[in-house]
Amino acid sequence: MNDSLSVLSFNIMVESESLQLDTLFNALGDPTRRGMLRQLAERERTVTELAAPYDMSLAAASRHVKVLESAGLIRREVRWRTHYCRLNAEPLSAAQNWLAFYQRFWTDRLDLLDQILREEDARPQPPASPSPNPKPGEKT
Amino acid sequence: MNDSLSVLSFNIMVESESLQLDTLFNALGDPTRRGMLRQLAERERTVTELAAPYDMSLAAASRHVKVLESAGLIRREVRWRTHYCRLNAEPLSAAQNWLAFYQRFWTDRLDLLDQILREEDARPQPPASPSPNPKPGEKT
DNA sequence: CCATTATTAAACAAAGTTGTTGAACGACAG
DNA sequence: CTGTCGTTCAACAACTTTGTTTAATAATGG
Repeated sequence: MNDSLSVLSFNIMVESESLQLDTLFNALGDPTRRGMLRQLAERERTVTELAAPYDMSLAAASRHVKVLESAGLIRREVRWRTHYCRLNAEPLSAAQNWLAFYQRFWTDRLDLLDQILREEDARPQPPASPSPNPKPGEKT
Repeated sequence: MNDSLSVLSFNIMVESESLQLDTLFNALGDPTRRGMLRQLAERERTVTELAAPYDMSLAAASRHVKVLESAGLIRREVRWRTHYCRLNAEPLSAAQNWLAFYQRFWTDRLDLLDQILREEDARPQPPASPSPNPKPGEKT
């Protein structure tokens, strides 16, 4: 009866997932921002530290940081003037998940993960494989 | 003696790798284009077929196809008027590689791939782990 | 010869991105 | 009081992206 409702909320879920991938991939599509993530992988950094390697104004770098923050990739702790940024890599798992679906298509790489997927395919319950028959226009 | 040369060519290599990630991630940062890749995962499609699910002009969709092609994700075979597009997922491995470096940071997901990586870490030869100490400003 | 076909090209508008500079903020040291 | 500090904000320019519409293309079928 409220099937239409559950379809609706499913679509909303799917849409927001898609939106998350949009912001995520767009955040990653810039070398400055990827460089900042690299720095943060090493340790916590202030905005000024993050900006230091780049030949641009602090204001510009600050906006890159904000883009990363909007994508959920940076957590910021403000201790008076100074903003301390930490990496939050968890949103990257969405990108990883998205990519996992396509992993089967570059089969010339028979390495680590690929082998695993093959093993899993041979078993009764493939654990988290995406739906096999995506209609065009749904789920990005 | 030609150290500066090799450093130069190394930087060129790194830069072009970075550029590839730029175009790749930007291509993925759009729901229409991700949807097209999904269609192509199922089978080869013409541009018209790829465009069909979307509420936009064919010209607009055609440009999305071109973006995917520029990122190397689509191979196009022109058999008279009709352009047949096939998925070429291989460039996605660059994204996968990039993400792999950060996988250790969302350790709360102890699923498939994560477990594998742990097992491999316990062995003598970790097969393809990224360099442990990236200096800021290098290698994006 | 003319229309149909699948697709790109060209010209345009609206919107978004990325950089710049200059100003503001508000505790703390002088 | 007055600077100084790390940072964001606002206003602006240059460029890119994404959509639109209209036209070009060139073999094939009538």
